[in-house]
Amino acid sequence: MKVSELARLAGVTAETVRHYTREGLLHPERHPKNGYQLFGQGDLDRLRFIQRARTLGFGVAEIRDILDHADHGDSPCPMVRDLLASRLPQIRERIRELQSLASRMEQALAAWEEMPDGTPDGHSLCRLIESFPEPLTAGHETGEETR
Amino acid sequence: MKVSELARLAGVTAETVRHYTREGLLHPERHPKNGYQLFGQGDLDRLRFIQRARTLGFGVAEIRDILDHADHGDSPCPMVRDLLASRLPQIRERIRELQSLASRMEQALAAWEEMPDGTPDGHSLCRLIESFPEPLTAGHETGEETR
DNA sequence: CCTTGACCTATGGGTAACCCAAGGGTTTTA
DNA sequence: TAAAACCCTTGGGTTACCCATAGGTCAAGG
Repeated sequence: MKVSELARLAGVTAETVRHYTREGLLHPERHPKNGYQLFGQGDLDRLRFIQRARTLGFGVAEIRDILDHADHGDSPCPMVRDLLASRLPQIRERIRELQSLASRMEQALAAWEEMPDGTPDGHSLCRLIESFPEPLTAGHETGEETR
Repeated sequence: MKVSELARLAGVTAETVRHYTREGLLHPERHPKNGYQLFGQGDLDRLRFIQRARTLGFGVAEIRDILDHADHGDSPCPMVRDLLASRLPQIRERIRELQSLASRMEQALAAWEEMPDGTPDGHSLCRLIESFPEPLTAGHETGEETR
């Protein structure tokens, strides 16, 4: 089958399939005449495996390693378990950060009620934000990323 | 003051200060002789404002808009409130996703105990991942269950 | 005066996982 | 046979920075 058909069967876009191919997760044959990528049933299984791994939080490069191991006849399971185990605490940390963010946002919205909008006067930009505790400008920062 | 001093006072890197300047959040003067960026006390306040806004989940482009409004004498507070209110549900959704991810990871690690590693045999890549429910392909159904 | 080291500048490339547009070839279908 | 539909590759965009490079500037000491 061709790119679009594989994509449709797996519920992703053709671009995603091409992306995985470029990244070495899929190894389609090439039609010798027109250069089209040709996938088989095994590739559909493989793509579904990739999808499951993605929902488990694995990155594309990690999945490539997992698949490479499997392709060489090695069980990737120990690797999978280690990756899972090392990532879980990070996920939990991220959840805590987001919960803290959400509660700060709620606080801000609640504080809104009892605060005038306050046109900026050169000293105040937005009291709503300025009234917030400083982000703790300690010595170092942690990796940031929001959304 | 110069870039590094401002950065140190706010607890960020000099690169971050330059980044905000490039993005139009800070407007330093330039030393006419050597082209160095020169910041004042107001810029430190501004940078701290930016930091607080970032911890509230605002993006750099949004903060630029907020600051631009304030610079024009308009109170950015209504904008801030709207942004906050519209983003909060997204954060909550993200938290739910991550919690779901974490529990899938825990399930996977727990299931590990009662599962052999299973060297791949051409049908199985890693039972640990394969035994997971499909990601619920959003959209239309695709003929599946190809076992 | 001159060198050293710390600091400054601008430019360009990298990150993660794709999405999208452009330009051009191929296959399918009416 | 011609249009519609699909394929290819290349390159640029997304977020909020970080880092490397090459070269200009400044303060201090010998």
